[in-house]
Amino acid sequence: MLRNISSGENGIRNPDDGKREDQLFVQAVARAMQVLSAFHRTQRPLSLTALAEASGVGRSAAQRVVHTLQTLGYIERDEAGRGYVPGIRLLDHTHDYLRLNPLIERATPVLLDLRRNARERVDFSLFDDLRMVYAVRMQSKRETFFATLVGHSVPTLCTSGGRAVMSRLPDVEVEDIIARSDRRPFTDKTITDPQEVREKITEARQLGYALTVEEVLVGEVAVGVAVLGPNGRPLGAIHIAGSLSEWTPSAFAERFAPLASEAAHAINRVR
Amino acid sequence: MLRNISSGENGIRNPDDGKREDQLFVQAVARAMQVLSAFHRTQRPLSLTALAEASGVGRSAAQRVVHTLQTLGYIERDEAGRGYVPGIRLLDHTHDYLRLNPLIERATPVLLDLRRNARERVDFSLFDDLRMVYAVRMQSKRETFFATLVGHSVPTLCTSGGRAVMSRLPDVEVEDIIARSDRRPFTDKTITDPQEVREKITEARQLGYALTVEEVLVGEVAVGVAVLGPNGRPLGAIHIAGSLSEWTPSAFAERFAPLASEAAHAINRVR
DNA sequence: ATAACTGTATCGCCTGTCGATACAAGTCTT
DNA sequence: AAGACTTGTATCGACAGGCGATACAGTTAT
Repeated sequence: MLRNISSGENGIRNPDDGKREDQLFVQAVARAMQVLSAFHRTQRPLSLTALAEASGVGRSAAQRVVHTLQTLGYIERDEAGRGYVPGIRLLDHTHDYLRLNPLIERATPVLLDLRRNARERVDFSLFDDLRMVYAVRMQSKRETFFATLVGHSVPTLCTSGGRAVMSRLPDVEVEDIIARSDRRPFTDKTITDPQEVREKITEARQLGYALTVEEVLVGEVAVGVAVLGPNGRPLGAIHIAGSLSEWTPSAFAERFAPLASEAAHAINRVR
Repeated sequence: MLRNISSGENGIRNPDDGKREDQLFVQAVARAMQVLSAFHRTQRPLSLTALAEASGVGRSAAQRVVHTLQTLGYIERDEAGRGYVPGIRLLDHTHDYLRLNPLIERATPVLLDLRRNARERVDFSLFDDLRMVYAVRMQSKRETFFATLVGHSVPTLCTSGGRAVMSRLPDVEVEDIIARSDRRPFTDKTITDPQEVREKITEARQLGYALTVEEVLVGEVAVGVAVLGPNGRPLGAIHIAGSLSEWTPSAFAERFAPLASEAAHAINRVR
């Protein structure tokens, strides 16, 4: 059975989990963000009460928080007035995040060039433990809607970018990621078996890039190359993704892996 | 003198202003977001104390808030360990915002087609009172870094998208926006004089699109068309922007205004 | 009609925040 | 190498303010 990656159920452990080991550490701020995070698991506007129980917070608390967040612009009423949705004010912080991330600053022009040369979908994602978060997206062709949004995240375990990142991590960390990752497959091609993943990573270490075929989306082939920080630690990855209707996996890799590697190298901070 | 639009000082009233008329309404949540908002006005990582005074909050409070936000992933230490920067967790909320905004869902595929046809920079921005916030950006050519980020905002008053939006608003609202807008010019071509702005809006009403020439960036020409909600109220705008080194303003408008209008029409909810 | 929702309002108890203050560790001067 | 700055961290008590409980008004569904 295929998992729907457009839904909140994308197999990535929810970012909220495990953050609050001790229930005693619950504060107002945490509560508020908890409420905002309730939207992660929905496809539609949420009512106040829905918001409350989705975030595991009492009605009264939710009411207070929602009211505050609303006046601040972090939550808005739905267009149709049927419920609440995240507010536009959130995009201000998005902008701050992107602006202040030196990696993204350096990556953007490189990615533009890359996309022009590659003429396929080019993405840049950031390594965040078990998931890779899309920070810059540049698509050439028509794509599904959800695939095109900044902030979308996919598991490190079974994506080209994630594998590329893991290929640059020491074994202990790789094992740690494998152990903690959700193993539910997206497609019947998704590789989640620990031993198979290890082999793919070894392969990526030899090649300098990772190749995935239909592991997340049926019909999709992708190459990923890690982008490194000053200390050699992988911070993110460049992906190029194409369609199996146009490419064989090996032809795709042969054509695009060098381009992606070159681009990644241009971003890497050498020092 | 030109204003630097890449900085936080882009002439838009800060979103924080006026939200908290009464100082008594200060709560923990508001305080936290206030601290996060301190990044709006900086170009570099902030130290704890800098964060405190930039957000007008006591050291102790900032300490508490930063600690909380950090454990939640909304604030991170800088790569170099020199200070704090916004955290990747913010992108989760970005994703939620974009996902749950029906306008963006409908706009994305249209914009992709539009960019392929236009071969110029295509943007979609949302109307948020005095400012237009870029929500989807699709550039064809190399651009400056800051111009390419989601969440970037520009004044409604002097941008093609903003003018297009205002041309669909009743006069009272237009006057209100003009009155409250910051009038500092970006370039020496920026039109901020109320009477001139009114004329430009009248023009936009007749043409069905707004044309701006070098009002924000020197050498840039842009057409904007409003996108309307079910009740006919403008919710955002499509922009196409090009370079004066390649186009005369009239040629640019003649070529792209129809494309932009067509795209906007495809997005408009008719009902 | 009734029922099941919405969002809103009020009102104490007690929790969790904030100010003050002190300290440890690191960085730039001298 | 010692001083004069930073930086982040820790503790603690007073009191603002968040939260639970509860009630109510306005919509939509049955």
